[in-house]
Amino acid sequence: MTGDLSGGDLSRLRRLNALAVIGVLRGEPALTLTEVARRTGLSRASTEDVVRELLERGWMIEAEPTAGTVGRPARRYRFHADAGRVLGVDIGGHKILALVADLDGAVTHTGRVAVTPQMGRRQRLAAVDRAVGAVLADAGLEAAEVWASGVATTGLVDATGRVMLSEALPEWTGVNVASHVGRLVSGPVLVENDGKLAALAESWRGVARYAKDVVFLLAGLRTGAGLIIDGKLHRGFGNAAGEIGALPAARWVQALEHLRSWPGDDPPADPDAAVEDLFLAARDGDRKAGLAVRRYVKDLAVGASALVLTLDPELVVIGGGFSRSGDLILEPLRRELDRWCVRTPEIRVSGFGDEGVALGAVRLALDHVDAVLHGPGELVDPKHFLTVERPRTRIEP
Amino acid sequence: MTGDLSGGDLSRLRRLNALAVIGVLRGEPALTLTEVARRTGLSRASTEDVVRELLERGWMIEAEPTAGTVGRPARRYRFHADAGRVLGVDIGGHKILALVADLDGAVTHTGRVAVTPQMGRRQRLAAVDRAVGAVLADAGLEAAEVWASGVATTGLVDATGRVMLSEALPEWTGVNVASHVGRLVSGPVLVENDGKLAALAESWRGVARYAKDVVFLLAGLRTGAGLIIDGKLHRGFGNAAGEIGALPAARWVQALEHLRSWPGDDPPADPDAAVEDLFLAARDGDRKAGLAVRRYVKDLAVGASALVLTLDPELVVIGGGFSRSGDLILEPLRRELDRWCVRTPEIRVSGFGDEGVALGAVRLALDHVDAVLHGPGELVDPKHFLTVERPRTRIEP
DNA sequence: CTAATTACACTGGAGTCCATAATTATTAGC
DNA sequence: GCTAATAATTATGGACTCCAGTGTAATTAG
Repeated sequence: MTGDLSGGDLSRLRRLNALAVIGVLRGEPALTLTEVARRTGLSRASTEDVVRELLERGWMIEAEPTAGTVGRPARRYRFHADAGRVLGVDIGGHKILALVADLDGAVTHTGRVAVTPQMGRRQRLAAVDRAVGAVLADAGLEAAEVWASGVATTGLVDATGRVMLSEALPEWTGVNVASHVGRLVSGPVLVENDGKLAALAESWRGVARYAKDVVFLLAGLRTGAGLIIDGKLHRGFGNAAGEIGALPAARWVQALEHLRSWPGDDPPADPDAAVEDLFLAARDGDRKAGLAVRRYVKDLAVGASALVLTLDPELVVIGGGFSRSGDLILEPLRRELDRWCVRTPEIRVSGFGDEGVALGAVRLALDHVDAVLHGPGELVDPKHFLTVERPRTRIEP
Repeated sequence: MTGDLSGGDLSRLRRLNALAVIGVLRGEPALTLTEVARRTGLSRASTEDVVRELLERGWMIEAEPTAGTVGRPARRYRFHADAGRVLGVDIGGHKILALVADLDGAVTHTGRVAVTPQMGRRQRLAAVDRAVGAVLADAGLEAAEVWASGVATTGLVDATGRVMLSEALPEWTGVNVASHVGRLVSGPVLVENDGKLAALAESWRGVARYAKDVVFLLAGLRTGAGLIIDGKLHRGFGNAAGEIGALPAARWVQALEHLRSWPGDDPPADPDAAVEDLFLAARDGDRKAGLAVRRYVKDLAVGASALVLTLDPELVVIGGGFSRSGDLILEPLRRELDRWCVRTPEIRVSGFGDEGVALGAVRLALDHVDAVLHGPGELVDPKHFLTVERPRTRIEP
């Protein structure tokens, strides 16, 4: 029914309490023992015992005590976020963005390499190597010091980290992203669709922080979605959740057509710039551009309504390239959802710019760390993460 | 991140182990101490201690030892499923079905009262009273002995147990089902949409037992859906998940039109019987009937595809009144889903007949019992459930 | 009737948590 | 500077829970 059925030892209780202490300290600045005891509900004596063990294992460190308060100054402790690092990579059509973050998820270093949608897979993978290499060098990290890596890519991804199908980048289909990135760093490499990871980022530290059920719309030259259900990323049985765009009745393919007819009837050389122009013109009051945007939103809203009616989320987040013009999309989208939906959820625009996907990749890597930490067995030491063997992927040249 | 952050006492460990023992015994016939120890992972000594406590509290009872094996005969224990009873009620268009079940979910008594869709709310509520009264009398239960009740109804239900909107039964809109049933029994009354509860039943003990993500289609004179996500019933923020039928592009309204034109163009007196005839004729090879069924499935599949593409479930279950003709629907539905879906899930037909919804209502009541059992605080005694005050609903005549 | 088998019951030891009291370090006020 | 007040730390003892090991009880096989 609920939780795990297996019974427990006294050591299990200790481990539970140790994880409770870690959970309380994570993301916090530095807390006194008394404060930790209060927040965990443990007695001071037990808290002290647990904290001593966590200090010895290297999960916590002592911080400078703060002076100025009456009474004996308390020692302060904080989570040792620097005990390990994770990597998050966004492999996009226009850029490769690689982030290094500590165990609190604070991004410490950034590496960015520009690419184009036209590049072949060889070139794109080389750009990935450069971005990851640069950010690791910048952070002064050896490959073996990375505890886990999350990678975002367009298209459907299978369980082994291979791209099964990418419509946006045809040459990309079939690439085993996990094994490629796995040659650059140690630790497990977790690959996931970019829309899903952008959704994860919003629910982690974006505008969807407070919501348990979220529909994230990746609105750009490619339309996608990511779903947060009950606070967790929903992947689906075949990792294909949110692919409503495949249904013609959802009108997402038509939606983009309205934007492509700008400025004239000829296909423009650079579609991204053309759409950028279109949104700018619409904001300036150009009638034809405004009409195109409204038509786009009208079609986008059909698929979005299908997602919303299916899940009845608390919140819809607009992300992706067009989120820069989110103000133009927000109101018409709300009106259209009002037309179709039983209950129209709140709608917000992402504030992450083009870094949301990479942040989601960081979160994916941290999720793995947390899963090991909260997984079965004994409480692991930080050094455990340095000796984890690579997941079941094989390196293929 | 994961689980509850609050730390724990030694008593928490004991409680965890007690719940582990209960979890192992639940639904099992009768186990020896050694067997329980093996399954929980606890030592024999501790298991004995825990079992003694559970016996004293009344959560377990001793069963007859079985002879015939070599060695000292082991005492056998089983979960005391008779310690309490729950009620499950399905308020449908054509019947009121009330079930009494024990804590293992085994249905012990059944009460059924026929109604018609045309009945007013007064009559329908009176029928509910009769069905519930009959099944309680049959089971020899006082109203105060019911630990919890689950009630299924058509339409959208709000958090207080009121029907916000019922399209199938217009007169039903606005009825506070929870407070009405609450006058018949003690304990909390939990009201939920019938499609959602039918889905719950399938995932509990139906054809969807093994699947974590399930789309349940309530295919009948009304079309609805229930979603199981990550093994749990997904309700949505406003309890309106699965209402894809509201979207015209999903074509569920049109779908039913194809079935209504039978046998002629005149609207028949009894739509249910007419559709029954239609399916029978289709099975007998009537061309016009077969065409109508195919058209129905074709439209049904559009909305179903939206659900499937959104969630990427492992399984689709066909339930509702038409599931009796599931064999006629299964294959064409699979073909249509193949057309639209990225990955077509397995499709199965419900085997519950018209009792699935009521079973789901039983499960809803049991979920409440389990939630209290696994909830915060001390391990409760069975008698705790007899003194639970009614939830925040008020009785209104 | 005896040996083998299996379950039960008892004991002592270890680990964990908690409440309480004694000790220590700092600030505030005079 | 000295003392009181404040709040953290350290130390002590008790209670609870789990476990391993040992001896006892009840049954079957031969």
